[in-house]
Order: sequence, then C-alpha cells, then structure tokens
Amino acid sequence: MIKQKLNMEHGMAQTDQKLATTNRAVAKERRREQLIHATIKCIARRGISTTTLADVTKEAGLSLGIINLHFQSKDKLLLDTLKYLIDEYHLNWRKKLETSGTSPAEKLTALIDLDFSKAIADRNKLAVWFAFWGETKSHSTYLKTCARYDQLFTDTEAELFQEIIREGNYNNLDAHVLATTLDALIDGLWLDILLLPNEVTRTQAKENVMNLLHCILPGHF
Amino acid sequence: MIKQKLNMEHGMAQTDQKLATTNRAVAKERRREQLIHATIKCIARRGISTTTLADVTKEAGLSLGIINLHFQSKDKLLLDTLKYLIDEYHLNWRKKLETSGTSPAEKLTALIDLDFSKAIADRNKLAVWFAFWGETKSHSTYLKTCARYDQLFTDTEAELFQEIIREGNYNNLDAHVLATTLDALIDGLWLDILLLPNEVTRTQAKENVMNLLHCILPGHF
Amino acid sequence: MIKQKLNMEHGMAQTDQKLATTNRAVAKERRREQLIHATIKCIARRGISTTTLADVTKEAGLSLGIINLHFQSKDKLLLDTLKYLIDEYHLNWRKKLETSGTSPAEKLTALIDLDFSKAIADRNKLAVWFAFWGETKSHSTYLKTCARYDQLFTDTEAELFQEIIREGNYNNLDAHVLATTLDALIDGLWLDILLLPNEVTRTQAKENVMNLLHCILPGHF
Amino acid sequence: MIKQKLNMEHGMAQTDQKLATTNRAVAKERRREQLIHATIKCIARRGISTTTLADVTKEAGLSLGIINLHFQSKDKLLLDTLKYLIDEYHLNWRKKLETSGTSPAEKLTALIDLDFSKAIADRNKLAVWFAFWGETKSHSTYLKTCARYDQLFTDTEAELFQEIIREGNYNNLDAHVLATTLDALIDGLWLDILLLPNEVTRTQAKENVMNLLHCILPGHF
DNA sequence: AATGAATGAGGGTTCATTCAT
DNA sequence: CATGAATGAACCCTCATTCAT
Repeated sequence: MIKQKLNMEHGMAQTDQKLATTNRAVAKERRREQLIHATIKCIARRGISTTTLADVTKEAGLSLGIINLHFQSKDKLLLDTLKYLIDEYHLNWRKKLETSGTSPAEKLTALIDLDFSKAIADRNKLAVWFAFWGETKSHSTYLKTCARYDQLFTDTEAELFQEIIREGNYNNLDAHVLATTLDALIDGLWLDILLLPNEVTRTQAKENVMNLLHCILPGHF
Repeated sequence: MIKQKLNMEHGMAQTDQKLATTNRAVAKERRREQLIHATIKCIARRGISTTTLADVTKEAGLSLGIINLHFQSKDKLLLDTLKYLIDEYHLNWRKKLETSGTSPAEKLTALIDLDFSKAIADRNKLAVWFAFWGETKSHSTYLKTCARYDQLFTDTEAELFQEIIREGNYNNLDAHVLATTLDALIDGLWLDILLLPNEVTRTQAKENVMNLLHCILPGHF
Repeated sequence: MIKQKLNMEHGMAQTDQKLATTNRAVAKERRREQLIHATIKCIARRGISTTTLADVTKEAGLSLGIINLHFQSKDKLLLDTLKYLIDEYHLNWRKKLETSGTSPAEKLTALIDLDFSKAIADRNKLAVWFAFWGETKSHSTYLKTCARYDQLFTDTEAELFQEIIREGNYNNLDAHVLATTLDALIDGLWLDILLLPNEVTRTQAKENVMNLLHCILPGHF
Repeated sequence: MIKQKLNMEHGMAQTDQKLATTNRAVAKERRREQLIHATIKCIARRGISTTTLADVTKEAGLSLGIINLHFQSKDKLLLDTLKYLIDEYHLNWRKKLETSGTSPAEKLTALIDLDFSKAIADRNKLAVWFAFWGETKSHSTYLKTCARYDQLFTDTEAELFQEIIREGNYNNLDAHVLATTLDALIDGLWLDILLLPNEVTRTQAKENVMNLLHCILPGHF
C-alpha cells in the first residue's frame, strides 16, 4: 500500500483515462492518510478507548460521516492505522537493510539507527503501538499481520548475529537468543521513551543498545 | 456473628466491637479483591476499552450495582486494580530484597527470579500492565504513583550493579545504564511473554536475562 | 395522628401492659416524626426529585434500611410527610378558630396570623408544599386529602366574610369571592416568601394582607 | 435544496449560502421548539422528577439520542424549557404594554388580560412554572434569570399604580404594595387554576382580580 | 427494631453508524 | 464525494428495595 502510494506520488505518465483514475485514487489515498494521521494523534493523546470518530474527524478538520466512507467502520480505521505503521516500519526496515554497509555489524547498526530514528521512535506512533499491544482484544485480529513481520525481523537479525559469531569466534553465544534479547531491549526502551520522556531520549536509548552490543561483541561494535 | 452483634448493641467488651468491625472490614476487603481479580481477568481477556462493568460483575458472579458500592466508579475500579498490582509487586520486591542472599549478584538474581515468577509474570497481570501503559489518557493520573516506584527499583539495582562493578573492576561499565538496560529488557521480555506465549516462556525469558548478565559481568553471574 | 401523638406525649395513666404498648408506640411515632422532619429538610434543600432515602436517613442520623421499616416505601414517606403538614395545619387552624376572639374579623385576623406564623410560614415547610404542588403526578393521590380541607377552609372564611358583609352592609361584595381571593393571595405571598426571602418577609406579607382587608372592609380591619 | 448546496460548493452567491445556513438554523430551532413543547406536556402530565428523556422523545415522536444532540443534557433541556416560557411571557408582556390603551388602568387591565389569556394561563405551562418553583434545587440556577424579570414586572406595575393613585388622590395607598399584592394574587389564582380546574377557571380568576381592583380603586376599574 | 451490604431495574448519556441532502 | 442530523444499542451509574445478620 505504501509502495503504491509512493509510486503514485511520483506520478508516472499515463493515458488521460488512467490519469484521471489515478488522480482520483491519489485523492482518496490522501484522505485515508490524513485520517490515519489524525487517528495516530488522537490515540496518542487520549488512548484507544476514549478516541471517538468525532475526535478523529475534528482533528482532521473533516466531517463526521467521512470515516465510514473511507474505512467502513471504526474497527477498520484502527486496524488500517496499525497496518499503516507496520507497513511504514517494514518498508523503512527493508530500505535500511539494502542501503546500509555490507558487514553484518554495519547492517545491525543501521537497523538500530532506524529503531531510534525520529520517524520510528516518534512518541505518537509509539503510543499507538503500545495502545494496540495493550488491547488484547485485537491480538487475534492483528497478530497474524504483525507476528509474521516480527518473525522476519528476528530471524534476519539472528542471521546477522550468526555471521558475527562465526567471524569473531564467539562460540558461547546463541545468535537467536541475541536477536530476541535485542528486540526485547528495544521494545523496553521504546516503552521508556513513551512513559518517561524526561529521563530517556531516543539518543540515550540508542547509545544504551550500542553499549550493550559493545560489551557482548566488543570486536564488532 | 449474631452473638457479636447483640453484644455490641448492649455495649459489651470493646474487643468484641473491634472484632466485629474488623470482620466487616475484612469482608469488605475480600469483596474488593474478588472484584479486582475479576477485573484483571476481564482486562486480560478483552482489553480495557471493551471491558464493561457487566463483564466484571458477571465474572465475579455478583450483581451489577456492586462495583459502585465498593469502588464508586469504573475509573476508580481500574485505578485500584492498577494500584493492587503495583502494591503487590512492590511488596514482593521488598521481601525478596530482604530475604535473599547478601551479595549484590544474589540480590539481583533474586529480583530477576521474582520478575519471572509465576505470580508476577502472570499473563493476565502482564496484560493489565500493558493495557494501562497503552492507555495514554491515564498516564498523568497513575504515573505519579508508578514512576516513584520505578525510580526506586532502578536506583536500587544501580547500587547493586555499582557494588559489583567495584568488586570486579569493570571500570568501563556504568551502573545506572546497566540498571536501565536490565529494566528495559525485562519489560520487553514481558511483552514477548504476553504477545508470543508460544515462543517465549517465563523460563526462557529469565535465562535470556541471566545469559546477558553472564556475558557482561562473567565473574558474578 | 397528630392528636394521638399529643395525647401520648401527655402520658396518661395506664396499666403496665398498656403502658408498655404505649411506650413502644410512642417510640415508633417518634421515629416516624424524626424521619418526617428529616424529609422536610431534605425536600427543602434539594427538591423532591433529588431527595434520596440515603439523604433522609443520613439527615436523621439513622441507617439506610429504616425507612422501609417505618414507611414501607419512599412514596409512602412522601405522602405521610405531606399528611403530616396537612394535619399540623388543620389542627392549628381549628385551635385558632376556637381560641380566638368572637367577632368574625377577629377570627379572620387570627387565621391570617396563623398563616404567617413562624411554624406555618416556615420556608422549609413552604418548600415542601410547593414541591408537592409542582409534582403534578401526585395530584390525583393527595388532592383528595388536601382539597377536602381547602374546601373547609374557604367555606369557613366565606361564612366569616358573610357575617362582616351583613354587619357592614357591604352589599356589593361576594363573600365566597372574597374568601377565594384571600386564599389565593396567601398562597401567592407564601410563594414570595419561599422564592424571594430577601424581599418579602412573613411580617410584610401579613401586613400586605391586612392592608388589603382594610381597603375593602375598612370598618372591620 | 440540492441546488443550493451545489451552488455553495462552487462558491456561488453569498445570499444562497446565507439562505441555506438560515434554513438549517431554522430547522434546528424548530426541532428545539418541538422538543420543548413535548417537555412541557410531559412535565404537566407527570412532574419533573418522573419525566424521563424517553418520555419526552416519545411524545415528540423522535429517537432517544436527539435530546443530547440539541440540548446536551436533561438539565439543559429543563432549563431551556423554562427559559422558553420566560421569554414567551416577557415578549407578550412587552407587546401588551406597547399596544394597549394609553391610560394606566387600561395598561394594567391589558396585562391582567394577558395573565389569564389562553396562551399564558395554559394549565400545561402553569404546571411547568410550579414544577420549577417546587424544585428548590434549581432556584439558585434559574432565579437569576427569572427574578430580574419579576422585578421589572412589579416595578412597572407599581409605576402604573402610582399614576392612578396620583390621579385619584388615593393618598393612603402604597403603589409598590399594591403591585406586590396584585402579583401574589395572580400567582395564587394560577395555582387554583392548576390544582382546582373544576372550581376556578381563567375567566373567574380574571374577574376576581378585576373585582378587587374595583374595590380598591373604584374610579379606575 | 435496626443495620447496611447486596440487588437490579431504570435512568441519563455516549457514540458508531446511517442516510437524506 | 462530502456533510451532519438522526438513530438506538449499549454503556455507566443511581437508588429504592430486600434481607441476612
């Protein structure tokens, strides 16, 4: 979805008919994003349970009925908001993996960079993640979407750690355990950033992770 | 019970009065706990936003109006449920700290034991913690209660780490950073236990933490 | 009911059995009055719709369940409170009529005195009267009790006016119209005392009525 | 209507916009009045405390949620209902004063006419007035609005009486006392019309007042 | 006779959803 | 496409009433 949007925004040459169709689709997609961003702000400000469609539409400066026009229901709006964040993260994650340096340590560093970048470790967005994680109700619904990616992320990190372990002869370390630890630590630090913004900043959190890796794998970080 | 009451009415020994008062107070406290446990179950099952008072009272096998009798409002019930968990954790934490072995490593190990014990790393209770952390609305209200303890926990752990660092001459390590890292890691693993119970168990999570400490402070863990 | 109570309070000689029964009955009646007085205060303070049994029992310093013990239901408490006021007024009215001077003008003056006496034109009690008059719902129920007396009052006043008219040869006046006018004026002034206590006092209200009578029947008032 | 809206969207003549806005505002105002009339009926039928929003909306033939849409709360509905009656009375009162004959007696007669006119001495509306006067709770809230007018009414009447007193050399009369008496009498007769419709009609009540004025100020009434 | 914990029907209110415009 | 008035199910909460003590 994100990809489509990016393409669309780059506006390729097309027949008039197609162009018109595309323009309309672009406009529609813009409305959706506008509403999703409003939703993120509202959830961050008031929590899921107290966010109403009236809040969201007011935040977006639009009329009450528009959400059911674009999202059919509130549940779908929430789910699509989560999907938006998942897609955004996944897209950035793949880009980082492709564009970063070739060594495993460089790649891991790049991914950690991403995790504490302004776009990802944004407190509004973190609030939404934790809001969903706190809403056990939705687990069954969205965990299918989310868990698939988590698995992918952890496995990829485990592979990178495996390479490092091999290179550095850290024979007592388990790559998968390391990957799990890293992910859990990042989640925990995200929670700190969300709940204790005055005590833990993005920069500090990232340094915290890097220090740890330096302790465990001193030759590589 | 009848006798006690009659005695009271005739102005008998004060101990009886006190006993009766205590009995009634005890009964009231039991009801509160009963309702709090039902609340925990419901929040774990359905999330905060979808948990209704009807759910809670049905779970407790009691009538609809009883919650306002004991908690005045739904908000207060939720807050008192959280307070219950905070108090429970804090109480166990202090007990552990006092009764565990004398060395800093033993104490830290004991605290980590606690964090992944059956009573604390209970998925129902974890769900409640994350439900509240996800409800940004309530942050301002309860963070005052909660943050005070978090500070205490982290500071105490930092002191223990400091002793270990001194003992082991780990001069490149920062005790406070270690404590923050430990706490964040535990939070992240709790989230794993909650969201991915098939992939991360309490035992694995604890081993994960212990392995990490073994890596960083090999002489002590 | 009032009469019984007065008798009881004057405590006649009786056999032990009767005395015990009476004592018990006296105690019961005291409780009823205690609760009725609390009800009057509460209605005056908060209106009928917002007065709860909890308010009344708290005002009386008694326990919640006691009202249904003595009055069976809230509706009956309200009705009995009204009956209490009706009986109190009627009793005082008869006494005044009997004890006052012999001339019609003296009797009417005595009755007007009563209407603006401390016991009758009490703002708490006035509030209760108007509260019931405002609760159209209850009209059908209590109007039967109340209207009978009103008729009696008006008719008696009309007779007194009739005597005066005869005596003074005020041939253009209608006694019944005068009585109706007097009653309506008194009701209206009661409303003023209730709603505008700073502008209309009991004394002023009474003078107002007396002035009017002086205008209409100058030889007698 | 469709045309208007389309025009508006294309930014057409402002008059059209204003018209549409006005239409919508008019429709909204109609709904408010519709609900207020239903409220008056319900209060007259059942009293304030037993009138539910379900009653009112059913009487109006509308859905349950509509009251909070137009009045935010039940309390505001009640208050706005009272304001409606106050405004209606005040408006008619001013109109009468302006359009009636020039002499003070004619003006007073016109005002009394109004007080016992079909629109004002309507039993439903009277029931609402007395319902509010009986609801002590609301006194503080609405008396501020109501008392201001009462003052105005009484003062104006006092001025009219003053002119008559001057003209007729009724030196022993106090204009302000007369005005207070007149107002109280009218209130009392309203209560009779409300509570004893079979015994006191609007016509009789008015004649009652006129007779009294004739007694006191025979040259003018 | 008195207590007050417990009940549950019924109230006001919110808000996702619909639909005429 | 967009609007926002209207709907009504579902919520939280109150409170008269009951009943074991």
